[in-house]
Amino acid sequence: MVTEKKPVLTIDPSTLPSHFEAKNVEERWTRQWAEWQLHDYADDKPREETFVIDTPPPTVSGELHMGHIFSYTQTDVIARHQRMRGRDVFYPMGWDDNGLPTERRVQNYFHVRCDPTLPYDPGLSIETISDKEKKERPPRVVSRDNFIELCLRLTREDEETFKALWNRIGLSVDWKQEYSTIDNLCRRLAQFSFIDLYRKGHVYQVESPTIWDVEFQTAIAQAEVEDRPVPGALHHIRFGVEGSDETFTIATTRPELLPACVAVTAHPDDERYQGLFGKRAVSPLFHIPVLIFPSKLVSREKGTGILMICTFGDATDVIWWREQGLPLRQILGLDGRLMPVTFGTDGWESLNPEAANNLYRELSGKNLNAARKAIVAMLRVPPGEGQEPPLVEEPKPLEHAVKFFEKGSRPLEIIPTKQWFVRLLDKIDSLLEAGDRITWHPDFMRLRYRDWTKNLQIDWCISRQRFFGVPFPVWFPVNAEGEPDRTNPIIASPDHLPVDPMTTPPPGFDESQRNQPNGFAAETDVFDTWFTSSLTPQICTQWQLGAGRHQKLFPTDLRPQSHEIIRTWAFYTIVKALLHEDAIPWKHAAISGWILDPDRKKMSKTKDNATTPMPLLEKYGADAVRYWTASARLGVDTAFDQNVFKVGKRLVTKIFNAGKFVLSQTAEQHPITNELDLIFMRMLRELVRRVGESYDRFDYAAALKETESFFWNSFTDAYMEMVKSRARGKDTDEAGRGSAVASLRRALSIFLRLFAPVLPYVTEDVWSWAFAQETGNKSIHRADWPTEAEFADLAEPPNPASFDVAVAFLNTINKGKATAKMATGHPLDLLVVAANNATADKLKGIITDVMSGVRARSYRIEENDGLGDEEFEIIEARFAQDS
RNA sequence: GGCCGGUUAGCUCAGCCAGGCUAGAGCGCCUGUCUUACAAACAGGAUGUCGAAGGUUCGAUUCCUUCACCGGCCACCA
Repeated sequence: MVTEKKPVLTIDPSTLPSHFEAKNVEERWTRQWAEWQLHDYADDKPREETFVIDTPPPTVSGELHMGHIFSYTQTDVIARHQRMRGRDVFYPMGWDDNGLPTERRVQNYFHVRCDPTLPYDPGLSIETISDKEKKERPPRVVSRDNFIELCLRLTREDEETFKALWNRIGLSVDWKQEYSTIDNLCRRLAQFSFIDLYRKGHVYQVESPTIWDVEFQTAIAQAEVEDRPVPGALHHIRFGVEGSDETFTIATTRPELLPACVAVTAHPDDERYQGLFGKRAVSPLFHIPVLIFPSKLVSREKGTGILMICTFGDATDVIWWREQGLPLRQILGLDGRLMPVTFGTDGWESLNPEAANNLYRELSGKNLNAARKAIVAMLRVPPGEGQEPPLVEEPKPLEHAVKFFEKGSRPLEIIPTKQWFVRLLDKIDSLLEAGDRITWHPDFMRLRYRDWTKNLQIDWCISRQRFFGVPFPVWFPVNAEGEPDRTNPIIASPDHLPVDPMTTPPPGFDESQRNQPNGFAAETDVFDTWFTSSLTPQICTQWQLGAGRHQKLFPTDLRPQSHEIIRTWAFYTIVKALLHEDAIPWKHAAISGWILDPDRKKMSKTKDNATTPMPLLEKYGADAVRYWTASARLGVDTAFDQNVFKVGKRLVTKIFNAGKFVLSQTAEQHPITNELDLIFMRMLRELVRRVGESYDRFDYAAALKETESFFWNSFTDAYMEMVKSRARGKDTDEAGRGSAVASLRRALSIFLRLFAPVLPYVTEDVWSWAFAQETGNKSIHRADWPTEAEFADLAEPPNPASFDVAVAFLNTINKGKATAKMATGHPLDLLVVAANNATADKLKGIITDVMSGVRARSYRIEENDGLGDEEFEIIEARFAQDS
């Protein structure tokens, strides 16, 4: 690595800036880096010297907060290190502008609604209107493509804001590799992905009970479900038995589903209910006769040990429905309201249809909460004179976990609908194995993936009943009766993507045949947004666009992401890589922790405890904020603590000032020969080795900590103090002076480079004063990452351990000065210290520098073997009268 | 219910995988010093039954077991 040296620049100190002005420096270098195209992927190196990052595309509806800054900067530190190691870094940025949040925002902002059946209007002009006008006018109805245009228009503005912030914080992304999940490439690849999976037989459509969100009126996938504790109540309801006076009491939290009751079950060994099995129960109010059967799935301890099965109260109801071939009594509509039904008709058996219909009429059209209240009121009424009401006792309040769509506010329901699925349950072993082929940082995050994968219950539901998203590239033939034949879908050709089947006819058909007998009908569903975002590695590598690029860059090297989306983004990305190419999508997954607010709650926009980054960047500077993010290891949740920003800012100032001092010393090419200089270089070489190893493990936090501590304690506080006067030519010959300056400069150059991934601005600034020209590397961020090879020209010092002795000596004298209430820098006319023979011996070769470090003009060392190693005793310290 | 991570100074965190010098850093606190890189600094000081209890060991913050508390993941949720 040591090549022919270029002339050393001597810097005129008066030309150096007096202060580090973060904002100016940041703006200047951001501009300069862009001009130099410093972060561009060059595609000029073999794969093993290329480093590909599968950057998470942030959702663009809203503001970025500290959590984003945190994780994205951690990735940038890794990217910058890789770049300095000589890798051709592929570091893209995507925008996730596809999905519900954007859809809602665009609807409100432009006051429009989407009708996907409308044809695209290329001349459509939508202007922003005032809130007042929004109230007065109905929303404008636009086609799906026009709607997408509006999404692009609005998200582009957000993206510019995001981009400015990313630049400000110093993300070294290659802006030529920008994509957004709604752009043509992404829609094309998502549709291609579907076609590929369909052809391989991994995709199927089926009408079956599916997790349904009544608020957004769409199916969702298992991965998007979350449990929330909500208050509920256990209702004890008395059922009758057909043809007898017997009764029994079931317990349920969902009395509103009573009209949808299809069976009753208890544990086969439960003695209380032995006599009931095989008989028919009669539900109260609606007098529905239903089978009573035994099932081991029932717990004897819960509730009353006997329960009603409905269409559908929970997932177990679905199991019983399937296994027992129970009837389907769907009372709940897709909008979450009770649909009209007529008891006494086919499938709606009742022993007293008239009574049932009279009661149900009151319920029809009500939402679930209202229906529950109404039913409970009905249950309180005694069925006849002298009879007990079906409600055995007042409902017992309880708090229980209920499933919600993670973006929704109303409980999920299970409703039979027609949906598209990707078959996963038969691939669990392969998926687990793929997860193990990826290196997770930290490793325990792999268990999150394993847990989720092992416990998969349902195939991946990929269809959503929404407008804004990537449409299925699918049509259905319509038969002579005008009914679409869903069993024979027409799949688009991969050569004509992206396609919108709502506005484009399938091959061989004419637009006039849409929804006509013997014509065609379009699939109206769109993909789950994860169906697209699970392709980010393929999007980056432009799969199917140019084979060369994908073949070279896929699988990628690094997927950075946070841990709460392991079961979605990470999981689905692994699914896609496995099913499409039998590959893993990335070699490493770097899982960032969360930012916690002072109450140790996750900082997030929805919780309203998020801090906006701009004021902090203004106050502390980008480097200081980056210092904070780089102080946290991967996978570790971190408290938001402004003290750490302060520390970072202090370090930035220290680097700036140290750089100023070192580069102000008169310099020329000179070998490093002095013993102390060689000792320090030996230590620095050790640091370089360890920091390099940490970075290779993506442990930038350990690297930073170690660099910082060595820089501050050993370099500025000890070494610099000792060589300061020699570097100025005091009490030394030219060889000593030259060695000091050469050593200081080499150390500075190495420290700057070790700090550069974390503190790109201050290091670039100091680098530019002299090293840029000297080394020919105009930017530190393209300079060589320091390695031990840089020290190859240096002789081995005779006494490498004597640095610690020197530091111990400095500490003793400084302590003496502090005790005497004298300034540390106050000179001593005479200093007499005692030390044991071995300790004194270690100082011999560096004694001039050591005495200079404590500003002793003359000195004497007395031998006292009663003292321990590295122990000093001050015999006499004569302070100078001048100062 | 199963699992993962955490519990170290007032605060924020290292150290623990491969056990051993009086257990560390920064912030904060106290004392002193404007010293020609730096007062956005420097020098010095005080502060801990390393969550609890057992065990292994000559020796445990570190390894093992159990427990407690905090956070999370998964499952159950009549």
